[in-house]
Amino acid sequence: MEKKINDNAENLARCLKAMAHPLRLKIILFLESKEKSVGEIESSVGSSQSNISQHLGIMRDKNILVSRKEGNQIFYSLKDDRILPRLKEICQILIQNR
Amino acid sequence: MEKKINDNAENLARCLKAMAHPLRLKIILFLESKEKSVGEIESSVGSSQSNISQHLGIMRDKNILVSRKEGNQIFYSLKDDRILPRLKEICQILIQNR
DNA sequence: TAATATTTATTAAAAACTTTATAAAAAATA
DNA sequence: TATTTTTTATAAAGTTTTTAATAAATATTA
Repeated sequence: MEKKINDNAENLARCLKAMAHPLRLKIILFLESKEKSVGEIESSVGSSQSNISQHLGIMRDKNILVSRKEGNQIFYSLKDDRILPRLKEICQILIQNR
Repeated sequence: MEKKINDNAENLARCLKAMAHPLRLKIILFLESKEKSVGEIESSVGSSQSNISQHLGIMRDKNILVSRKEGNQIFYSLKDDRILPRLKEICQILIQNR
């Protein structure tokens, strides 16, 4: 009971942390409309390939993104469309409250 | 245009980061129902007074919490009731997707 | 096999976190 | 009223965690 609140907090913190990073959010926003290859993400976001690959890995691990391999390249997309709108809502609420 | 996406990402990251911490989420969950004094938060969450005070300060700065002084003590509460439900939704979506 | 894409490992720098010590304000009490 | 206690905040120091950058390794595919 008490445990459950703690577990929830831990879990939620892990998930949020996976998104609470400027570069990772840029990627999420870039993927809003449709899936993109790592190369496309790289040019859009402007960081090294290796760095981006690491951030993609973090978000894949946390079930925020999924990847799909097609021939030579890998396409990433948002695993669930419902998350980004909620993030945006939260952001807007916080901005309103400023 | 390009700038705007970056700004959004930066902003959103700052907001999320202010909540993406186990202790801070525990505090948010503890405040769900009603305002609490720092002392109450301290016993509920289980960390040092100073540490909690600092986390409270972070969330106050980011407009997630508001404080109210009454005599000797300070009461904290959620600044906006709409945020926690959305956090919970995000959490549930991520858990479903596991 | 050559070219491209991705992952892994390493390391230095930056940021976040915790702890300890101190201060300030209000309340209680001698 | 002066002193002590309670409550909260702040500052500084030390620790831990993240991050970025680079290089090296591993795959994939044309």
